Amino acid sequence: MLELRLVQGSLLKKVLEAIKDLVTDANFDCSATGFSLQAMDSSHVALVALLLRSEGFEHYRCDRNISMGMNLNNMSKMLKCAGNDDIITIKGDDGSDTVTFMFESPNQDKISDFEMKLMDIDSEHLGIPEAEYHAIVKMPSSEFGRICKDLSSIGDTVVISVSKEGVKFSTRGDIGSANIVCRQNKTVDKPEGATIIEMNEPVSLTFALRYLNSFTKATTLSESVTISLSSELPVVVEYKIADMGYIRFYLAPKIEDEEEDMKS
Amino acid sequence: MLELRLVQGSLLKKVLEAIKDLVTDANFDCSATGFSLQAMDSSHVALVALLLRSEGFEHYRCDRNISMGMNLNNMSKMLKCAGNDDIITIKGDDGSDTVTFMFESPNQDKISDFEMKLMDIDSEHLGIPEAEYHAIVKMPSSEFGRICKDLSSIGDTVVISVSKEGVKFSTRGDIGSANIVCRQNKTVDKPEGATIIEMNEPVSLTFALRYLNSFTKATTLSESVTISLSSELPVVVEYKIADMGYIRFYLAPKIEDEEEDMKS
DNA sequence: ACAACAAAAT
DNA sequence: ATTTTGTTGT
Repeated sequence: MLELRLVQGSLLKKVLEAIKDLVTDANFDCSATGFSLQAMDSSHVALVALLLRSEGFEHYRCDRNISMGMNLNNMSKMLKCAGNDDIITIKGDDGSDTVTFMFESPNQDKISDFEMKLMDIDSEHLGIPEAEYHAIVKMPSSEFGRICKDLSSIGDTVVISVSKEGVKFSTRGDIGSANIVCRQNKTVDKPEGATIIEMNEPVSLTFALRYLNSFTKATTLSESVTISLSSELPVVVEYKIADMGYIRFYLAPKIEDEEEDMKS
Repeated sequence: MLELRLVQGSLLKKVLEAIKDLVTDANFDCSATGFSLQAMDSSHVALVALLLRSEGFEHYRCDRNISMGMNLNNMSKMLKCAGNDDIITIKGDDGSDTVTFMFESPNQDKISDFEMKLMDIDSEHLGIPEAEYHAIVKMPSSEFGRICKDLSSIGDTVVISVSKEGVKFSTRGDIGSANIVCRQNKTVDKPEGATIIEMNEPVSLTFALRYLNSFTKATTLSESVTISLSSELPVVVEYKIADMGYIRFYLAPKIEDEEEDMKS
């Protein structure tokens, strides 16, 4: 028996908008801790980890750990039928091969329930090691989104370099090249608008912009994004979900060999 | 000689937007009563009935009853050339095979006239019998539109059931099933936002969502919609046009045979 | 002002 | 069927 009542239903709608383009099918894992998901993207290059802690739900009942395989496109279709101000309740019965999404309009005049078939999904639940990062950049999520979008009109990959100067995003393509430098800036009025760089060691890594642009679909979930970088390690792009948890995206850096360096 | 001057020209523009996807050609009938139209959709499944009463026009001259066959797509193209605040005058001469639409901008700075060829259309003018309905639901037109749109992302048909509880819209498709229940609700501030259910007898009928979604193109014409249901009778979906008349859409229910019932 | 959605044109 | 344009909501 599973019953998770989320007052701010728009959060779940946004979460699905953020990941459904990256991952087609995934297992949602439900435990006393919360409602979580971990999945590779279809080309097995990027990894998404979602956590919605039980404390963030108005009502959270999960009698036993359960893993529910869902087609995220279909789930997203159903959640699109919820109003942005609706309360969403996720319901599951033990042994059932369906999940029910219930939507309640704010004034309780309209109650909808959508039943979706579950699917069996082989999930290789990867343990993600906690790592020390050479540099952690926190910046407005909208700014990061804009940079990824802008650079992808010039090139396919971005070099993210963190130094004392700030964080630099560089790309190069047929029509030219571009560098965007963001300096640390704590002096903004609201803390969410700040750009904060914690650097233990300079780091410079190359990533495919295609994936970063997918990650920025989560921009609506949080005003700020945290980018954690270490050489040889996947970058972590994290969007905090207010009072509930996070979405984290992991992406391995491209290893540029000498030849490619020389071409560029 | 025909001369109909409509101050709120946007009404006519909206009317055409509402019906031109359903009906390609139709006869507009003009009499002392008003300007009206009755036509089947191209697949002869749905019926549209429009009435704009003569009293709603600023000036209404119609010397003798006349029926003018128009291609609604072409008529719509011409009306798109009228500004939303323009005054529209429809002019016809006896024996002429054209109709003229005249548009006057609010400040009289711009006067346009568009002449359109008429066409001969066989019209089987059906008598629509007045019927007693088992249930009449009045609800915000936007909400009805949203429900039809949402459900059509799940299934092709909707079962509309009225009971004391309220009105329920249900569908079923490959990815799952859905039920949306709207309760009666007279306690909203503005009367147009209310959901009012008059029920003599419970009723449950199945309709093709495709047509209902066409009907909801009329949502812009009225804040509320009235849905009249009786078993075995076509549903009537009516949008009142302020001070002038209405658009009514008729759609026969699907008769679910045993076989289909068993499949679902 | 931007992005998502729906309508129209090719 | 696909691309472009206009409209709506955030």
